[in-house]
Amino acid sequence: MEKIKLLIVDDHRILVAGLKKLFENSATVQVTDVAFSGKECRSAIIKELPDVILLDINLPDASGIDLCKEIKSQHPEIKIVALSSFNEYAIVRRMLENGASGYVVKNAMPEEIKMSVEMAANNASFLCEEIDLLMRKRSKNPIWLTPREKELLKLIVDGFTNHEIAEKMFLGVETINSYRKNLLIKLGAKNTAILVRMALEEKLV
Amino acid sequence: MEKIKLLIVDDHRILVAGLKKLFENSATVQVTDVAFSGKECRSAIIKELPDVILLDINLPDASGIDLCKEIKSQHPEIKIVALSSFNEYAIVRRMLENGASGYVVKNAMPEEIKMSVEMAANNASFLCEEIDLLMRKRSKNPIWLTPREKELLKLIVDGFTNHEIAEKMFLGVETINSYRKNLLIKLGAKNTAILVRMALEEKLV
DNA sequence: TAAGAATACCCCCAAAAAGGGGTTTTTCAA
DNA sequence: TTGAAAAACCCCTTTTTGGGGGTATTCTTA
Repeated sequence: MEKIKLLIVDDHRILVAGLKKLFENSATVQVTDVAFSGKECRSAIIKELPDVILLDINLPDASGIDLCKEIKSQHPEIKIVALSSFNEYAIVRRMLENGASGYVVKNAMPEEIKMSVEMAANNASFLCEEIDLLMRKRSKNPIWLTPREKELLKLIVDGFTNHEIAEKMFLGVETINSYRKNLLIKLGAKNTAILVRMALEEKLV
Repeated sequence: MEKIKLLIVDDHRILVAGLKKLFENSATVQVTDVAFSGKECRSAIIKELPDVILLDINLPDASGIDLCKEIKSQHPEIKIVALSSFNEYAIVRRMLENGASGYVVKNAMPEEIKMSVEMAANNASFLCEEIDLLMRKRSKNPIWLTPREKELLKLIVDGFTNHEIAEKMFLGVETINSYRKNLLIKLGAKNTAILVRMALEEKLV
């Protein structure tokens, strides 16, 4: 049986070196090429069609999420394992929606990374422990907002300021302030932009 | 032939009075009821099923956009004409998506309002001139962002602050600031929340 | 070659949001 | 009936954003 042809795509040279080392003596996987950017990744695919790609999500010249979609649409037979330092639900979900076979955080155990590549090559999907946990937790505990919080979120998404919202809801501005800060914590959002994105993407409104 | 049964829903009493007056001597339309809130609107529908509803988008207790969807799902046979002071593309689009038959701005010509009700009753759709123009313009000139602006918008949607974006793009914070303000003007967005919503809804990123 | 975009930069300042602490009242279910 | 959760409110501070002005290159295209 032939070895799995693996293409590594990541702009962190050190990490790439570590990954190459990891597969150096592998009986099943062979690193055929590495790429440090989206552009290089595309060339590498043309040069030699890999079975699996370990794809970083944060490339200097492209979003891994988009790149994944692009690759899968052109070469559905290539399996993609996302490699990322983020453990954000929305990002994982979008990667999987775009056809990724696996998702591994960069500080995962080496065994997990090996495993993910082999599972992907065998048409299985794999999430590293941390991500697996995250996804399970989320699917068991879908975000639950109180009616008042939903109301507020909707108005935020509609672009109203705290002041305007306070008027609309017949509440004090300070109250809106508290609710808003609470929403950020509850949804794990850093700011309004993420809040709006989550509200729309997860149809909370 | 029976007259078209019209329900007027708007919290501005004066405007409602004006609308009632407008249809007073109409041979084809009869105002069967008026409502000043979403709640009253629901009751009015139950009391007497109208053929057409002239529905204000900004009600004190409900969003006209949601109310429209709600009414259409419960009574698909009722035609809804949106009445609004906004001439925002996104709002119009969402109203139409939610089943509205027409969209008239409040300062439209009386003839246009009459027309919209009659057209709606006859299963046709109607947009007042101003809105019609807006929609045509938009469909001919889809929003065009420069590569740099797209890049920035993407990072805003990803929740980065100006400071973080400046670092990522190797630019000064003031530059990002200018770009950002430009984006708001270009897209006609009031703030980050609307910006993010437009970016996602219109797939600008 | 001159006008027009696009790109990148700068200032001041006000408004809004975010981060951190709280308190009180109401509501609802165990 | 007593807690816990939800709802409403308050203060202080810093950071971020938005609103208003600009300027200087480069690049493109009429």
